[in-house]
Amino acid sequence: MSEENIKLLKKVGLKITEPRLTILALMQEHKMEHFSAEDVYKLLLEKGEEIGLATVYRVLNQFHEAKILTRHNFEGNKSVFELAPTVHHDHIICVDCGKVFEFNDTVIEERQKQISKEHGIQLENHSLYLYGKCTDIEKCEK
Amino acid sequence: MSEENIKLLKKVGLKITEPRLTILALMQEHKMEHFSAEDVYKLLLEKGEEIGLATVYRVLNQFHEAKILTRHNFEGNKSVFELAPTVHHDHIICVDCGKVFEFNDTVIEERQKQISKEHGIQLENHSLYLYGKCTDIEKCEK
DNA sequence: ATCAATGCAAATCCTTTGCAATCGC
DNA sequence: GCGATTGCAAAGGATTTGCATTGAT
Repeated sequence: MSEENIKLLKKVGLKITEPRLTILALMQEHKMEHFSAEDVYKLLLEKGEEIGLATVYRVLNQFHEAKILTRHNFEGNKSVFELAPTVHHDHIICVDCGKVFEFNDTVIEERQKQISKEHGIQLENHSLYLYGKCTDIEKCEK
Repeated sequence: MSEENIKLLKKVGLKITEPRLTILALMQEHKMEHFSAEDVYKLLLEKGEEIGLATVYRVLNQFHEAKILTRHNFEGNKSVFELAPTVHHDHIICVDCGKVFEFNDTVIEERQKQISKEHGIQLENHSLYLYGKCTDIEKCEK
């Protein structure tokens, strides 16, 4: 696994360093979860890893450039990252507690293609975010 | 027109003040354009208006709360605002020529509500952008 | 008169950068 | 060894907030 990651880093032209391997592994352990730079930094601290916050920012940006990670700008003013999904999905975000759900709806995907076609556009890509509030207030801590 | 805006502010429960009226008028003059707080501040300065940047931020947030304005969080670290469209629409953008089409699809809108519900979220808002390329290359100037 | 709104500066939050020390190749 | 990477602290940009002043009703 670490071998795989070393290959991956080489492939995208980044040197093999301990911070990069550690952060990459962390993101892989938490596939489908979304972390801010601060989140990653704290998780590393908890694990006893000594990696500076500035380095976390630098590595996340490099991984994003290399398309290893996807960057999202949800409502609010900070970026969150997730391991680039192999299968496409969209997001639902609670604007109160920040919880994120993922979904993939074939009906919507199909309509998007259809609508694009009607407007003379060959659809290549899209971004869809649904924002709302948890209906179960118990489970929604601000 | 100013009469209209006074009514509008009253309706949403905001007191009639000169900064609010000025900013509201500014946004109306530039329907369909999006401005950051800084943009608005500078435009006001150019017009010789004496409104503090902090007030611009406060007013934009209040207008957003009141749904007079729509807030977008594009890539980058700042919010931009535009006069809330009277009729909701989403966007299709040609990544080559930058052309923008608007559409509103009830099938997609319905599915969004449904999907949110299934995840325990009361949908309040969404952002949907379709990116592609003009199929008619003639009409697509880079 | 009263309570909200404003302006300014200071504070905060998120992120980037300068620079010397350290590490990978 | 040399250039890239890191850590730390300082700088930066966007946005918010505290507080005294001004303004709206």
